Amino acid sequence: MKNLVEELRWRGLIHDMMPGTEEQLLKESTVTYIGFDPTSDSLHIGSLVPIILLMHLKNFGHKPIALVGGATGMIGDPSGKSDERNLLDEATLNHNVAGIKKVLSRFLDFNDTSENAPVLVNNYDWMKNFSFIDFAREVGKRITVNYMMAKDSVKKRLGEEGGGMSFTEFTYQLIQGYDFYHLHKHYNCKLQMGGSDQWGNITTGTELVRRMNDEGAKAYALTCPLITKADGSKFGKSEGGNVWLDADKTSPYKFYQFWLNTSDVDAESYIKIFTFKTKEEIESLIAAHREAPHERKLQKALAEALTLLVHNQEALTTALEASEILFGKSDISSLNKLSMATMEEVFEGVPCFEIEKSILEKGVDITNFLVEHTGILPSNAEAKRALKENSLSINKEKVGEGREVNNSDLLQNGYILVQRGKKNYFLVKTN
RNA sequence: GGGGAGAUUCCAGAGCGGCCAAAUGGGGCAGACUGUAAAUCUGCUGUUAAUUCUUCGCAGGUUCGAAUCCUGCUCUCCCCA
Repeated sequence: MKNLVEELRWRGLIHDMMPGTEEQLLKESTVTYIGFDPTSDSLHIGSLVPIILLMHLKNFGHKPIALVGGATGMIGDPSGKSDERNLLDEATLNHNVAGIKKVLSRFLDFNDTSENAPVLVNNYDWMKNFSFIDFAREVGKRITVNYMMAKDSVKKRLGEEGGGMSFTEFTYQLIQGYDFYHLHKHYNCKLQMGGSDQWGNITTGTELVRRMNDEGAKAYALTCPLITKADGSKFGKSEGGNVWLDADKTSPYKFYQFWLNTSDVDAESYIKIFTFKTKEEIESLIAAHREAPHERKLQKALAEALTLLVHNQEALTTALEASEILFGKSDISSLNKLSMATMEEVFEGVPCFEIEKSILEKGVDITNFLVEHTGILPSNAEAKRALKENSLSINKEKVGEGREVNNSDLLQNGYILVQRGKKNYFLVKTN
């Protein structure tokens, strides 16, 4: 077997692993699973690392299992959470599970028929008919409360002032641990991977596998570091929201922009983590970037690779075009050259507003235009503030208070392009 | 079952009868500088044309005047058993 661990190591994807994991992966094609929480009906870039891990596994000849936590999602993982979690209802959960399956299918071919074809499972399937009594007898008996309490996720919550933890959440690790046992039994799954916050849950699993099998079966754990940003802020959020792997939720343009805006420091580690480029390619990219950081070669390569991975060539082309128009040295005349079709394509995902033709014919004050007629800004106070800040542009031209908006602002294709600050674009068209 | 603490504007957290649309910090937004980076600096951050109106868990009350006092209600938390 090719050495997967070594590959993951230089990419910075290994946080911790159990002794013997590397040997196991070298010895034979190993069935490995990673779990996904159905807390939403799609996945955001926070789940990209596990997805990429599954892809690496497949590429290195191992068999990846993606587990969607229909059952565990009903309980709520306390890891990394300082508060008791709210329970999701069943309908929401089913909806979410379906959504996540759909997204995962884009990255892994679950219809593949090869020996190490990826598999998609839902732990609800084997947990739903498991009675509490049975669970308590078969699983609960194997693990002591002492063992469970020693986990960081539990200790943290018990030790905290004003915290507390419900029995439900306390049980979580056992349920997840049982998944591992189940997959071990039915798929010969020997390894679980996950984020470093999952270490405790995973080791409960390896422990269960060992204790629930007479002949002392062995199971392994490998975790990857949680993605961080150099400035300490949370990875994966862009202006106001998550960055989703779904074009409906985050347009390819925004997605591309998210990666393009990566800081220099982060870009060097992200390119290793998130792309499949070889070590040599990456090293030369990094060298080139250090040479001329302002060219942003790394960020561009990163954004390009990921837009291709998550979306497709077409989406990338549009994103590139849009970026060029919005951030290149465009002005009114270049905007005017755009056809309506290009405009619509480029601005897909940019908020779009409509305004009555007659209003523009008469002309309207900028404040009313922004607030009352289009809703670009939520209140007059906000609009006034923005105007005072000199942060608003119409068709790439800064505007101030008292400016009138009228027909002459319409571009040839019938749009008005409004900007708040450098990066926030809005389109207004007439109806 | 007993005892105690608390619910404040996006979050954390001051305020404890007028000077409170409410300190401070965080976050967010914008501006300058730049490379659509980082760091830094600056401004803004309920709403209104307005000394307008609506905000301090909910409902009442005291008062010229309440986030601040009283009564009831709801919810949260802690400790003891």
